[in-house]
Amino acid sequence: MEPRWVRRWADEPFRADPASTKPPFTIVIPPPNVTGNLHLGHAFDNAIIDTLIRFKRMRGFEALFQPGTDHAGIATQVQVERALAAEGLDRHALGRDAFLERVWAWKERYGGIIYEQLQRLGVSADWSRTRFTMDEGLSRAVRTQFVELYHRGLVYRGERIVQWDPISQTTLSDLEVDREERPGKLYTLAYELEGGAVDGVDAILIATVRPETIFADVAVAVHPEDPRYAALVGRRVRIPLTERFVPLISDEAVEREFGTGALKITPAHDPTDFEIGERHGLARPSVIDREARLHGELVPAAFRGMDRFDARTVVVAALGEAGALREVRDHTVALGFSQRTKAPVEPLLSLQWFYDVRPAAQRVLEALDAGAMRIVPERYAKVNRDWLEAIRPWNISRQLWWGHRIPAWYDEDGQVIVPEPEAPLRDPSDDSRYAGRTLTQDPDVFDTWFSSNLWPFSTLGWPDEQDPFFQRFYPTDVLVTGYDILFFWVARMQLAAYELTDRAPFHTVMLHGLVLDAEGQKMSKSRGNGIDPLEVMDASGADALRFAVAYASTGAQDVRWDERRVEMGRAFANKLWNAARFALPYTLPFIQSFALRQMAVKHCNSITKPSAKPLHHLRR
RNA sequence: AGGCGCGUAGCUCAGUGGGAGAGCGCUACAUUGACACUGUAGAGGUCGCCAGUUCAAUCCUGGCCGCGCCUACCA
Repeated sequence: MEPRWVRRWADEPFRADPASTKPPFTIVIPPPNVTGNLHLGHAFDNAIIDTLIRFKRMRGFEALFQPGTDHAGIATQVQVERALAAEGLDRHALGRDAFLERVWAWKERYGGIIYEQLQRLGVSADWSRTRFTMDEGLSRAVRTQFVELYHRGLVYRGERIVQWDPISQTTLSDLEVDREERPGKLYTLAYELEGGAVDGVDAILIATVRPETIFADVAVAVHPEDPRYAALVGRRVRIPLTERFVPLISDEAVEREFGTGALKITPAHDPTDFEIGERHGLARPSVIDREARLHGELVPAAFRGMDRFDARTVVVAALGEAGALREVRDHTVALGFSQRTKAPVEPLLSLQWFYDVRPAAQRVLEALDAGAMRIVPERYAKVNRDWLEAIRPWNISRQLWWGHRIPAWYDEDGQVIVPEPEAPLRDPSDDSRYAGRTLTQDPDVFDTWFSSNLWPFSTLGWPDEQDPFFQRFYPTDVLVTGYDILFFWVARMQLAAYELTDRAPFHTVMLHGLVLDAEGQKMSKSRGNGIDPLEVMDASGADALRFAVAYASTGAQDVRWDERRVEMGRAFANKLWNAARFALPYTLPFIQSFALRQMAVKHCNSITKPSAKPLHHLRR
């Protein structure tokens, strides 16, 4: 029964017509990862979206359910690299072009599967309009975004502390780093004062959780109003295990109550230290390399080349022998882990591309104040707002190969050249103005979310604002997704939409909860506790699954998976089926007579009206 | 450190300032024709705990206990 309709809706999709005189109603799919499989989260998104879309379509709207997939830069690349590793290869052995061929082949092989799986769900998307974030058109959108923002001065290249994943060998955005509290140690170290004791004090005691970074210290900082150290500010202290002296400075950022009230300043390996260093014009030497090993002239030869965690043990022992280790205490530290590889991230100083989203955030906040977007459930409006208020520049460059190559070139002198806003697609290497200069394109690619943030309008033709679909179906209406990607995706679409289209990308954001397993644990591949929606559908039918997720989605509450809800849906569908089968012989006259049919429809409408009204209001 | 959510029948969950609900499970009865069985009836709950507001609290306020999640540059 279902396969017949699945095939029909795939072969003859519900096409949306931009020339229609009906009012438009648009929802864009949260694009699944191109190499992914259908999981229950998708079933959630799509069942809810399709319900809204079909409802609106039946109410006389020109309804567009815009489907598509995401290239999912780091996720996909990590997957392909794992497959390569199984063959005893790595991407560097293959080279960039060959590696990308492999990824595209992977994409071709697995990329279509997700569409078939979504079609199995029976959703009425316009399958004639599928889009992929690496399509030519969408790549053009990404490139236009970058060029535009660069010339507005919002996107820039600079040396900052970034989150480095030593396994995937790339930087990450703050959002791609998961914080976890881990037991650690707080070490108290003695930094001897240069030139002997002052008032009987011969050393400054500092507290640190990362003693292996002392070789990159450039200062010791205390709070300006801390009486304990007031007399010593300006003096120099010796970094233990070295003959290097650094100044004692004062800075408001230092917490007097924490530890000893004195902080070692390592600008190249800590964001706070970086800022303090910047305020005081300090150098920022680095002693940890991209493999997360100690390196460089500043590191005593004995420790050079050691892994950061091994080095800690050894350095602590050496500090003890040198008499510089005064105290070791248990201390919980909030460590950052790469979301993808689970590796502890290393804060490193690095030259990267950043996008200053603060001006756009201001505009979104004003729009939220003005009621331009409704967040359902409402409590997430505050979460949305808080994040925008505290937003910081976004690191958008990734040292990956799979993704949109950054359209920036450098000449021999390191001069940055970005295409002109009038011709964002023209490579400077093809531009006669730069003839005679050797230009090299930036090897990096953009963060995946620097393309999916354009999704509500890039899928509709932007940057071609004359595209009939953009004209007709943008802004979209409702955005349906899980609350877990409110920041990653929803907020970034808000930012991009205001920055590039001067409008809210949708008027309503509807968030649903996450699907947990029967024990209340989050479903994940690593736990192996996932439920395969395809198996559910094979056993009980797509309607049963859709009923189950629709029935369970109340107020963005997490949903503990319960097979009984599917059984409920199956029983319900069965009853409808039986009732229809039973009623058919008796109702044939109604079906065949227009007047009687009208009467029946009228009755049905009066029954469904109360429940239809709130749904209807989704159109403002 | 801040913020948010949850705690209601054996299980999974809705819900509301005034009568405590659904599905499944359980019990009893009925049922060969629309049946992936279904229908009818029933048992089952100090609505986490304490205090307050109110004529009235499962719901509002405060506190406590338990569970979960999200943010965060106190080394």
